Amino acid sequence: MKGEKKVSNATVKRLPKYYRYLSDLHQVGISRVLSIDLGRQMEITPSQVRQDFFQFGCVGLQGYGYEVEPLMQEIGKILGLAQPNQMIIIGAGKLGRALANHPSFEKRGFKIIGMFDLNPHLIGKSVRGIEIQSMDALPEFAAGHAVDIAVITVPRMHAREAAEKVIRYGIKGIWNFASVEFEVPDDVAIEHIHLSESLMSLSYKLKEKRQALAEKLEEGYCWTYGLECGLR
Amino acid sequence: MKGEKKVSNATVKRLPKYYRYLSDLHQVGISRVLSIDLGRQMEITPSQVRQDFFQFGCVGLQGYGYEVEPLMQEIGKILGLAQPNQMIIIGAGKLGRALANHPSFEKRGFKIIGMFDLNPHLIGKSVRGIEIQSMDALPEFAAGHAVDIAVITVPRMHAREAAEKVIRYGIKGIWNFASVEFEVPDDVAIEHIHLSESLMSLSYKLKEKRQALAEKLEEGYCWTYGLECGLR
DNA sequence: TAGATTGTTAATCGATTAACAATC
DNA sequence: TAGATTGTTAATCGATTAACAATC
Repeated sequence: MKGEKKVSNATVKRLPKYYRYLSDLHQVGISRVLSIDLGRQMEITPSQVRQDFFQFGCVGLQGYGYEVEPLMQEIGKILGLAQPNQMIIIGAGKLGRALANHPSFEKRGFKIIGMFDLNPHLIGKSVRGIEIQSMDALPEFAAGHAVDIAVITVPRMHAREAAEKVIRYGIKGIWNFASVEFEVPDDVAIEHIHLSESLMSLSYKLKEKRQALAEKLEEGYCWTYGLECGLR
Repeated sequence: MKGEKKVSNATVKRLPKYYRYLSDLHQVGISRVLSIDLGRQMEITPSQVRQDFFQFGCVGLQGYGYEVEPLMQEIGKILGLAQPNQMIIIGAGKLGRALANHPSFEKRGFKIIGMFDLNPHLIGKSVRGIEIQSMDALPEFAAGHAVDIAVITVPRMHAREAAEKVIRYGIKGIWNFASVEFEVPDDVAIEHIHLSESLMSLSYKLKEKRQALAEKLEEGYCWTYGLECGLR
């Protein structure tokens, strides 16, 4: 039995979002949800919701919808949230410290157990009870703790080196905030936060909205709008 | 002529990445690139690269590849990078200040022209020459400046209110770092950075890698590996 | 039971890949 | 010119939507 691995790529991409919405529902005490309502939130069709869940053997009740908690558990399990992940932060600058302070990671089972930096002014300080250590302390720390994920929040120019180090010390998950990309060995998982790409997408959307508006105006909606407002 | 709007959805999603790679090539002085090389970097087929560019009327030379700079210009134009975007940051906590310090935004034409916060301890301080102002100063500021994008880096609980404000003051672009989603009017563009979703994706990948490894071991690769290493 | 909503198959749609003629 | 790579159409593949029987 080769593990299931049946869930399609497109579905996997949606799972974190499902999980978030289900967790929101759970939090406010809603215990049942219909594919149509979940679909509305996710901005997809109810059909797609059912198709998605169908892939991992539905957890729904015909005529009744889905129980929020078991569904959430199931998705969590697929996402690997069943067992907690231990993280360290490489780079204790503003971004690194901001992430260390982020309350919602721990809630999802992502626990920060260490912070590291090159800057001697930062070493020895604490963030949320976690002491910032020298990068030199990293090998020993990695050997002594089960570190699942290294968060890379160092400046661009140091990112590659930082990544090489954490890989060398046997850490298999990298969450990269530096705007560089690097090749990693086949057994290492990496996820990039590309802020400038996100910003470019926003710029595109903004441009589209403006063009849509400009076209409307051209087509005389301006006049109609004046009319609607009682102008003439 | 209704504006072109021919570029497919899937292609648009790739444009920021193309732009980033092209800009990297440009920076190191490479002026020509082949679809096969660009494809390798993007992890897509050369066919897809050509198909993508075909959609906005190719800028390539048969037998020669693509000129980096004109191609970059063209994609930049589609993304709305041709004219600079002015941004303000709502929330001058660690994250807000980290973003204000980020050097690469300005390079792409995203300029931070103001920062706002509720916290009286922060008001009056400066980040990179930008003074942190009271939220009360926002309406006047928005009226007096052409603000394209508001970056929301306030805590979750204040995010909705912040968004409502910037929308009320006529800002049409929102870059949201708070882990809440909100409905916005039809003429407002919004882009979310969902850190915990990204983290869940990483968790999924990590789990997959581990499973793949475990399967290999089960299938006896362990033994083979020992053999390769000269063990017996 | 009757009503409702899921489970599941089939149909449609869009995106990716393949192929090759056009042309630099 | 010959060689190479794009432009562009056609074929394939995967993802989404529609539809309805199954069943709670």
